[in-house]
Amino acid sequence: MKKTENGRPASGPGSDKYERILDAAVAVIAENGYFNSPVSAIAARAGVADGTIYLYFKSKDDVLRTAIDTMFERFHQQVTERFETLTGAREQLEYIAQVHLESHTVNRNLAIVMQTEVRQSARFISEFSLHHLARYISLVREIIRRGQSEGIFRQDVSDGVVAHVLFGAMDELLSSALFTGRVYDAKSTAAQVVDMLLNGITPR
Amino acid sequence: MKKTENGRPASGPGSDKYERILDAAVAVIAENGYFNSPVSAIAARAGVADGTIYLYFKSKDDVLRTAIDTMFERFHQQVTERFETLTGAREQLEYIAQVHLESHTVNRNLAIVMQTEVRQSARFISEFSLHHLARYISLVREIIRRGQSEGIFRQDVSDGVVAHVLFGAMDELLSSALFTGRVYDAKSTAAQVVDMLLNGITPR
Amino acid sequence: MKKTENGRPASGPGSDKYERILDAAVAVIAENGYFNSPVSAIAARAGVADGTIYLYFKSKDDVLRTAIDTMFERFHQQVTERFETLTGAREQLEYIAQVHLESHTVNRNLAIVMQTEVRQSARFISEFSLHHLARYISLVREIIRRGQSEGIFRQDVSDGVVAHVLFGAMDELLSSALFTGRVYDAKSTAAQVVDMLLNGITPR
Amino acid sequence: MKKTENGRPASGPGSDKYERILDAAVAVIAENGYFNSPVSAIAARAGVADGTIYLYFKSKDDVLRTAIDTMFERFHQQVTERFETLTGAREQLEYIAQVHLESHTVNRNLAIVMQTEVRQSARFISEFSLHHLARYISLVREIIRRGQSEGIFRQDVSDGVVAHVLFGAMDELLSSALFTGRVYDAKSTAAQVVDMLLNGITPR
DNA sequence: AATGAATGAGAGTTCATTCAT
DNA sequence: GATGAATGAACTCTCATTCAT
Repeated sequence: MKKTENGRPASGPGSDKYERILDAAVAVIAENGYFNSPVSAIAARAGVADGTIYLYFKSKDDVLRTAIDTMFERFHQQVTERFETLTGAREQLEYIAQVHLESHTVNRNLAIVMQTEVRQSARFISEFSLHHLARYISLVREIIRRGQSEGIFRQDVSDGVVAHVLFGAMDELLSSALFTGRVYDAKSTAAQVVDMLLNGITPR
Repeated sequence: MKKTENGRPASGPGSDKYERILDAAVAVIAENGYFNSPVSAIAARAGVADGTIYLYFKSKDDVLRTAIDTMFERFHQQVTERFETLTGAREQLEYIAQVHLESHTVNRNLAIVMQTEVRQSARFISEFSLHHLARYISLVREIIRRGQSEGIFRQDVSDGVVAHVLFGAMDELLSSALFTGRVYDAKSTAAQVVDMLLNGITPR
Repeated sequence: MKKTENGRPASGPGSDKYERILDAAVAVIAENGYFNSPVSAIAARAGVADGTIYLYFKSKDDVLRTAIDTMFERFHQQVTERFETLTGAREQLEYIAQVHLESHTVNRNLAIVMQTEVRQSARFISEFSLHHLARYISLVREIIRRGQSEGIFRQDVSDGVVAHVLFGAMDELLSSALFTGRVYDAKSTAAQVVDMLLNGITPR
Repeated sequence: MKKTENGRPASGPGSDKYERILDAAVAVIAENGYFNSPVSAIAARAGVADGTIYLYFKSKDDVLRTAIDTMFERFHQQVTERFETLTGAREQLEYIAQVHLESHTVNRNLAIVMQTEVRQSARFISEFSLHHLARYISLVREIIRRGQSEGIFRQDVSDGVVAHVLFGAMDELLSSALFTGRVYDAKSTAAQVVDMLLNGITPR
């Protein structure tokens, strides 16, 4: 394979145009939706010719799939890395929630695309995103089970239900922020929700 | 104007073809997604000619919009009717959660369409679904605020956050059931989640 | 054939609906053009059902053809009747010109339809209008030839050219009045143009 | 941007396909009329794919509009250029009339399209052709007024009426030639009509 | 590697006409 | 005679993808 001076492949991940196409696709799709985003619009935003897209990606689908894949991969990597030093169950839940909410700020366009296209993608582009969601859910379930075995969480709740509740709650908060323009502080909101989950909203 | 036996006009809501088209659209879109569902496929499934769709609906968009509108309308009506006799805050939350989860069983195709198309719709077809979501959230917020003023809920949590957490949690549980085939008992799962929300998962 | 009380056929020329459909067609086509005028729009304007049109006419084309035919027929009849008592060549030319210009006022919609659809019709609906135009031209040519044999018109001009010149001139004046809103007095303008044709615009 | 040998851009006016599409459109529309000429028929005649039309023109309308615009533009340019050296009022009128009649020979299909579609276009596609007609009329009116001020034309005739009479006469002669197959010599017919207009058909 | 002109299948929608009532 | 719901062929236009340059 041909290499550039810095040793990276000229046309694989990490090349200039590859990244520009991904960014352009995310931006255009965030604005107009996948099916209202012609390849030509993505190419124009990336500053390349239409045909060039097909040197870097197999198809239009492939561009979107790659963008979403990358996002999930980064999320998972960021979280597992942090977990090497952050080991408390409550702290881990808070951290996951916080990173989830922060995607709003980190890359707003990508966050929008995740909200609007992932479930579609899950069913029509491929089932790849179910896999990613499953991994997120697994992560949380493990924490819950660990907490239960350590006696800091109730034994009579389903780890699966708790995991879905946490994911669903965070995703809806994110979604509502993206679409209504409401802003929040990711860290404190994450803490607030985790507290709710752990302690309930009934006064003691 | 021609009337059917029950006195309703032959076209328009309630007519045979009108309902068949709506059902066909929901089924086809649930299977393939809105943008991968040609009008011709919907017509074929409904057993009518392509052009007939346009006697009952203004456009392809209009078919989907009507289906979703109707679903939300029924949800809201069912809940508010029940609230006339079911007045406890906890019981109301449980009822909303239960109805939400039951949509799985009531009309599975429509539930799938809601999961896959509503957020898309919210942004690209119109803003009508944001309106519907907002009404759901409002309903829950009012219950929370009432509970707070009655002293049965903590004062230090945001009613908005609680409402989004409940909605997100239920929607994610529904979604996961629809896409992974997991089954649950709507009533007991609803109770379990509401209990979690009210009492937390930390042992006392 | 079924007859109405006054002895006219219920659905032939002269029946109420027959006339209403013709009028409606002319009005709608004047407004939107033949190809932008659905049969349903004509039916609505006439206050009948779409299908009813086909009880009175063979096709959409047939409606327009009939309207135009009738107009030409009336023109020809009006002119030939008047010629029984109006016999001078100059006077006859003035009369033809005047009637031509007056169509603006008599039935403005029909005049518009003649201007916009007749040449189209001539080629695409049928060649019937060429026939009508030919009859108009013949009428004028005969007058010219008579004038020439009587020695009141120059012998060295082609009767055909004169006839087309007169028709073209009147039709363009009519057209310009219809489309730009310019108004004129039909009688005096007709006289002015015929004078120009007979005496030229060069001072003596 | 890619350039052809003559330095013009590959697409846009002057490119091979652009001209072929225009010619094909004019030919097909001359034969069948605008509304009976599917884009696919134009594409087939031009030897390109249907979609290719839309690389060169915004819409089907745009193709026709461009063809007509170009024709009018050429007419106007040809006439005004010649007027730099041809200054007599009678000679100018004769020249205009001659060029008008010659369109028959120069591009018969385009002449047919002008006859059949321009008035339609004037009302339904846009008002652009009224503008072109107005320019023609203006040109003639100026000549007439100049002739009047020079004393070679009568003062008591309306320059507007004369202009419309000349235009209408020429257009009708052209039209009749196109649709009946009659042939004439453009130059001598033009001279004959202008003579008629200037001197009348009454013997002195 | 990069281009962008060209393709053509397929989309949503309209509407002249028919026919059961 | 009158209706108008239903049909389905035909329309204009879009766009993912290819390939000669």
